[in-house]
Amino acid sequence: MVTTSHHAPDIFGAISHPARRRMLDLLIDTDRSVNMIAGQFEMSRPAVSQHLRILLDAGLVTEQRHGRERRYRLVAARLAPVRDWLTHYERFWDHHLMQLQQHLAKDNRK
Amino acid sequence: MVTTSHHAPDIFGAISHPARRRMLDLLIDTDRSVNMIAGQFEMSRPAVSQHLRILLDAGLVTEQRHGRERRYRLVAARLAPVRDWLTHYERFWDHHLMQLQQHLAKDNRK
DNA sequence: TTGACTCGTAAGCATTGCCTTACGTATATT
DNA sequence: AATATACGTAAGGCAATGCTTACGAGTCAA
Repeated sequence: MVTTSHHAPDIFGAISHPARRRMLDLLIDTDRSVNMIAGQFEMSRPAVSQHLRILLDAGLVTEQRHGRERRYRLVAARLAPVRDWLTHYERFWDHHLMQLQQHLAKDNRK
Repeated sequence: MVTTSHHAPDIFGAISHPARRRMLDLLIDTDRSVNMIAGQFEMSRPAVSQHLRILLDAGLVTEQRHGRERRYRLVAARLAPVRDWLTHYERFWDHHLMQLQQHLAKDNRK
């Protein structure tokens, strides 16, 4: 079973805490159980659970139950609002993405 | 005189509040005084000042005094930590872009 | 110099955030 | 059936956040 949340998806709030960003980072490679994640942090396991709940509410992770474990999986697409917001600022510093944009625009013209 | 802050630069925390993101957005075009910014928000002017202070502490804006005004200027380069963090997730974007490209390619074939 | 304007800061207050420990529930193991 | 494991949730403490109103300092204009 896969559970997603129906709460207010405050993406920016969710990634504002360093621990939660690290948790997302951990999930880049692979799904992980709560204990696997909690092992990387100083805080108590319930605290980790609460952080994961916030990530779940933001839709940044999904939860799937395997026996008595719950494995969390990254939903990177949910970071799109952050990326999209940043694109407003691209022209100030970015040559990379400008080049990419031009590249894609050129591709579309083909 | 240009003032920058010497406090802990919590970029992610600074952009976690919608009002502060909107303030940054307003500064994309041009520098603005506090009143110009406050005019765009429901909250009191001191509240706006406090938000600007947080942006200043994060280094996301600078402040320069012109007569009795203080004009705030965007420092977009300070968003680099956000952009850099997002790059860890780039390969997921690429995957999406590839899907998009495939989707578009399919449309073109129709 | 008097008064208006721009703005930051202080103080107070309600709400939220983040942590802890204690406990409950579901699943697996013996 | 009894116990261990994995995990969420409740409750509570305490700091941080986010707002308000009141006030004060600096600047401009009459």
